[in-house]
Amino acid sequence: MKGVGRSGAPTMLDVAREAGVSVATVSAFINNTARVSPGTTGRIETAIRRVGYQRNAVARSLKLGKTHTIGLTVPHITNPFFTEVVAVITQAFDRAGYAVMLFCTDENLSNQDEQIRLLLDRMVDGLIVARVGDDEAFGNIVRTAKVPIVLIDRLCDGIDLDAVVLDNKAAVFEAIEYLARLGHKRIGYITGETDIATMRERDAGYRAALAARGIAFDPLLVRRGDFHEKDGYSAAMQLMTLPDRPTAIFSANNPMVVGAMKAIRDLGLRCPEDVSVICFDDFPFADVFQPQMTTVRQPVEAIGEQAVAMLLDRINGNAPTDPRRLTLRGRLMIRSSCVAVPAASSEPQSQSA
Amino acid sequence: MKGVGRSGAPTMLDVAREAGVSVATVSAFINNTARVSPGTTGRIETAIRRVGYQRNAVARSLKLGKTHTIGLTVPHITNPFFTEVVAVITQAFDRAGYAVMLFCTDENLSNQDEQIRLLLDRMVDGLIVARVGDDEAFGNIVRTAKVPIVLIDRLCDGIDLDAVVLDNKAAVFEAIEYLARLGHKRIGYITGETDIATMRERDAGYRAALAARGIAFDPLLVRRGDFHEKDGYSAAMQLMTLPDRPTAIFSANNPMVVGAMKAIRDLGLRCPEDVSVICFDDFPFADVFQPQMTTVRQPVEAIGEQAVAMLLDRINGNAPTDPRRLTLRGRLMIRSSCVAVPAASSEPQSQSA
DNA sequence: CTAGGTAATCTAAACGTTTCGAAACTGTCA
DNA sequence: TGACAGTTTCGAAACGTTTAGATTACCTAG
Repeated sequence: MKGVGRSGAPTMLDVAREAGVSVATVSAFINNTARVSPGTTGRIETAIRRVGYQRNAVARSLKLGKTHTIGLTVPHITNPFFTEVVAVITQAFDRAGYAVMLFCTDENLSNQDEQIRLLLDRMVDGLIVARVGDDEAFGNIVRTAKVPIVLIDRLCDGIDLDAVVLDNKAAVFEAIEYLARLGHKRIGYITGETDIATMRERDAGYRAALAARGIAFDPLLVRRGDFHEKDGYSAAMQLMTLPDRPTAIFSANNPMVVGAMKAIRDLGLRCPEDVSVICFDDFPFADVFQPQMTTVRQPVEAIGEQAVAMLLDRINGNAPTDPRRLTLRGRLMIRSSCVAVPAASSEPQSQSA
Repeated sequence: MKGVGRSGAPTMLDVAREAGVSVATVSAFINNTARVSPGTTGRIETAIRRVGYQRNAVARSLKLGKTHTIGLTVPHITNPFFTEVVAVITQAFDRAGYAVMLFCTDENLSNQDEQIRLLLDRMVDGLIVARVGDDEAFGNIVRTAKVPIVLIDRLCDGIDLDAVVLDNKAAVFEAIEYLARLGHKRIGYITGETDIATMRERDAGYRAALAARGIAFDPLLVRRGDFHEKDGYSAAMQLMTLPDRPTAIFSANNPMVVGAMKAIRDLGLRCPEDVSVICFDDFPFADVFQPQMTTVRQPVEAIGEQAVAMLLDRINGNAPTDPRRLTLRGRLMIRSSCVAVPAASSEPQSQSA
C-alpha cells in the first residue's frame, strides 16, 4: 500500500510521516534548497534510513522538465572508431552526472528516425548523434526536436547544429600523398556511398591528392560499399583482379579493411609485398600484428570530450546562439603496411621498407 | 504557455482542446485502450498532427511504474568481448522497444555502486550487469533492488540471480590441453585478480589441464594484473625474462594480450616461432594479420540474446521464481599463433606448424 | 505588551499521463 | 412513451516530486 511505481518503493511521503514533517520539508532537506533546522535534519536522516528511501528520478524529471539523461546514436558500435568515441562519451557524461541512452542505427535511416523519436519522447536533455541517411531526411527528423543536438563524425548540410568532425579531406589527402611519395600510381580506393558528407570529403581528398601528384583519376579504382566487412571483401576482390591492378589500397573505413585484407589473403597475395594498404580509423590491434597497419587516426578523445562539452554548454545555456563547428585534424600513423612500389617507378625518390 | 516540461511541447490537453474532446478520450485513442468512434478518431488524428503532439514518456512512466528502459553496466566497453555483447544486447532491446542506459564501471566498485543506484533511481525495468568487485560488496548493492537483474560473464556467489555465463574452466582447460598436446610444458598464464569468480574458474581450468597432463604447476608462471594492456605488457616481460622461460603463454583476457604481444616484440622475440600464444576472447582482427591469433571464443550472440530473453521474461512475469543459470561452452579457434615446441620434447606425438 | 523581523515549516498546485467509475448519448422493444 | 442495454465520452483522482506563497513560532526592540 505504498503506491504502485517502482514496486511499492517508499516515497517522500513515507519519509515525511516517519519523521513527522511535511514532504516539502523533506524535499527541502534532500535538495538542500532551503534551511532546515538541525533537529528536523536529524529526524529526516534517520527516517530516510529507516524506510529505505531512494529518490524517484522520473517523478523529479517530470516536475523539473530535465532528465539528466542524454541520447547517443551511432551507426555501429563494433566499428572501433565508434567504440572508442562511445567509451569516452559515456565516461564524460558519467562524470558529469548524466546517464546515456545508447542506440545503434546500423546505418539504417528508419531505425535512426525511430530511435531519436524514442529518445525525444523520453525527454532526454540533449542528443549526440553520428547520423546516417541523406541530409534532407535527417533535417526533417531533427527540426522538431526542442533539445540541443551535437553532431559527431558526420555533418548535415541542410541544418545548422553544433558539430565536431574531422578534416576528412586533409586526412585522406595526407594518406594518399604518402602513398604517392612511395611511388604508387594506381591506388585503389574503397569507400562508402556518397550520400554521406563525410564520404564526399574523403573522396575529395583522394582526388585532390591524385591531382596534386599528377596522377590521373581512374574510376575503375574506386569501389563503394555499405561499410561492412563483406563490402570491403568484394571491393578488394574486384580491385585486385583488375587487369592492371592497384599497387596500393586505401580504405575509407575500418570494418571494410578487414574484408579487404581477407580478400588479399584469399587471392594468395601479401601485404605489403604485393600491395600496400592504409585504412581510415586506427584500432588497438593495429600495431601488434604483422603487418603493422598504417592508419589515419582520428583524435577520438578530443572528439568525444569536445562533443560532450558542447552539449553540456548548450544544456546549461552557456553556449553562444550560433552553432559551433569544431574541425579536428587526423594523424597518419605510419607503420609497416606500406612499402615503396618496387619496379617501373618513374619517381626518382625511392624508399625501402 | 504550454507547460514547462520539454520546452513547452504540446500535451494531450492541447490535443484534446483542439479536437474538442477530453484528455481521457485522447489517451484512449492513442493507446487504443477503449473504443472511440470513427468521427472522434478522425478529429483526434488531425489535432495531433496540427499541434505536433508527441507523447511524454516520462509522465507515462511515472503513472505506469514502467519505463521501458533497462540498465546495462560492463567493466570496459573497449574490450572486444564486451563491445560485441553490448552490441547484441542493445540491438535485441531495441527490437523489443526498450531503450538501454549504458555505463562502464572501469572495474571500479564505487563507480558501479553509484551507477546502479542512478539506474534504480531512474526506475529502469531491469538490469543486465557484468559486475566488478567482490561478491559480498555486490550482494549488498543488489539486495535492495526491486527490479530483475541478470548477470553476464561473472556470477555472484552470495546471491541468486539469473545469469548467463561461460563454462570458463572447460574453456581454458581445452586451450591449455591443446598447448600441452603441442608439447608445451612451461605455459605462462596471465590473468586477473582472484576476487572475480570468473578468474578463479579460469585458474582452475589451467591447473586441471596441467594436472591432467602431468605437468607440475609452477607459481612463477602465473602473473596477475588488472585487465589492462599495460598489465599484460609487464606480465609478459617478467615471464619471458625468466631464466627458464615459458614456450607458450595463455592470456585469460583480451586487452592484456595486446600488451603481451608488444612485450614479446620488444624483447626481439617472435610469435609463434619463439613463443606460442593463446588468448581469451576472440576479436574481429584475430584472423586478418600474422600470426593469426588462436583464441577461445565466447558465444557472444547467444550470451547477449539469452540475457535479454531472460530479463524480458522476468519483466513480463514469464519466468519461474527460481533463478535460472545458463552456462555456455566456449570454442577454441585454432589459428596460427601456436606451434609445436621444437626440441627436447618428451611427448612422442609431434606436429609441425 | 506588542509590532516586526527572521527562521522554519507547511499547504496546495503544478508536471503530463492513465484509468476507474459515472454520465451522456444512441437505439430497441415493450 | 419509457425503461434498458450498449456505446462513447468525460471528470477526477492518482503517480512522486518541486516550489511559490502562506503560516507559524520565536525573538528582539520599542
